[in-house]
Amino acid sequence: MAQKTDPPANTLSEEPAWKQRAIERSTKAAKLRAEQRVERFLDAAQAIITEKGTTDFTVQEVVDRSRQSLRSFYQHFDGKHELLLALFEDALRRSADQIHAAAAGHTDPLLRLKVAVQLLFELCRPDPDAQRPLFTDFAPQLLLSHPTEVKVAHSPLLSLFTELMTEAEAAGELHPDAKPRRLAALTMQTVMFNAQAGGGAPEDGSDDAHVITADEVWEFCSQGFSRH
Amino acid sequence: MAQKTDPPANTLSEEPAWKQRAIERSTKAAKLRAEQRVERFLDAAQAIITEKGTTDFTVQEVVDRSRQSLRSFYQHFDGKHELLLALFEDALRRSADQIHAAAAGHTDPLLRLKVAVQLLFELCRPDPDAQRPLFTDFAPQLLLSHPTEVKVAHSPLLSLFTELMTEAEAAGELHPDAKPRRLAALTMQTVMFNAQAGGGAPEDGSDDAHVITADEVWEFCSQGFSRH
DNA sequence: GGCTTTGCGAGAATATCATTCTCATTTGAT
DNA sequence: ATCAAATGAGAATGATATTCTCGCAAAGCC
Repeated sequence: MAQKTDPPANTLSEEPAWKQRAIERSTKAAKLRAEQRVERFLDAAQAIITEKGTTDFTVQEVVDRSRQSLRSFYQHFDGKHELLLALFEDALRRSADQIHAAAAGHTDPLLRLKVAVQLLFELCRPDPDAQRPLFTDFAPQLLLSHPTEVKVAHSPLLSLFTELMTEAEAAGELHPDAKPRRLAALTMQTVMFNAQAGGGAPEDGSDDAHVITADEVWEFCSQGFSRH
Repeated sequence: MAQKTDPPANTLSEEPAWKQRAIERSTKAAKLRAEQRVERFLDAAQAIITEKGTTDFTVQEVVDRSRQSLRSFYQHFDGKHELLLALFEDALRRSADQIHAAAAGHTDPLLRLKVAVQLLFELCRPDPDAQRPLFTDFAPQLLLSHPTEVKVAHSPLLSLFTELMTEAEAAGELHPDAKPRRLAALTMQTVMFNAQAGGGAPEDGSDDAHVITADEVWEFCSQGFSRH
């Protein structure tokens, strides 16, 4: 899409600056409108999700809800997956902020990490009351279809955890040969997936009480299972 | 499925035994046939999967490949998800056996665990060469639509790891207050999901070399990240 | 052996979605 | 005012899963 009939780059200096500015001004409004429309789609989708507590929505639903048209939707998104990705990224970014804020309330590196881990766990757990981002719901789908983009979406959280982990390392709280970034990645994945997996309805199998808690996950990530 | 028009349990004793036997005999053949058909479906699906290296197959494909009919398919399966579930369970069961066998080659409890973890990791990693069960491919989908069944499918592996973990505990290799079953669950999830997440194409982002290795996962699960 | 019930193959019919396309209208820029 | 791009409405397409209808053919029964 969109390779306009702009002159090649070498003519940039030939074009009078006023023209470029004019074009830009003219473009800005259009971009703004586009952003608003995108925003409406995103809001509608988010509303539907939190409303029916699932990520199984239809593009049509989003379109109806946002009072726009299919035409418009596909003009702004490459497909449903881009909408999902956008929501996903947003949710992760917001979560990262939230966790960052929570960790800011403490100074001890390990405690900051603990707070972060436990909050992340709560945020990732499928909430029966459906007020949570629910972002772990579509993560799996996207992980299959667009793994690269998912990794990108994870990056705010990864950065945050890497930072926390690095602090901990600086404070000498980690193994001597610890690689903060890798430990951050491992910890994140562990927390997120275990939260998601454990959260469901309590099984009625012979042995119950499986529901992993945030504390257990923290214990596990920080201590492992070995006695040392 | 299948609550036949059998009389309720309290009439069991009223029915003459010969009649039950007759019915059973008559039923047995049918059941056998059904099993063979189911098997053909499963084999066909498995063949397609390993052939095209993906789990994105069509019910029609399976039907064609198995030289049966859609009618038959839906007579034996409640839907595609049941087929997936069946394959999934099978793969997990086989993997559990394989891991069990591998662990049997050692006597030291921690070493047994290590071998198990590392083999599980390899089995769960998306293999470019597509000879692996690939069971981690449809796990995410099923986890969304049928979480309970997925948990059931996990049980062979969970049992195995619980056993290994219990041995380790008995040998005093775990924390004093360790809960083997929970540690087993945590470890399993951690290994499986991290294997799956790390496996994709190496990102080209600024910082690379992210690909988590089996050793790292083992280190993480057994030692955690804290210095203690 | 005929007769009947049941299972099954072939494939048409439905249903659900995502995605695309057409046409007329609206909106924004000049 | 005028022209081009954006939109809305909704039909058309395409891919799949799932169901249904029609007969045939094997399995069990007399």
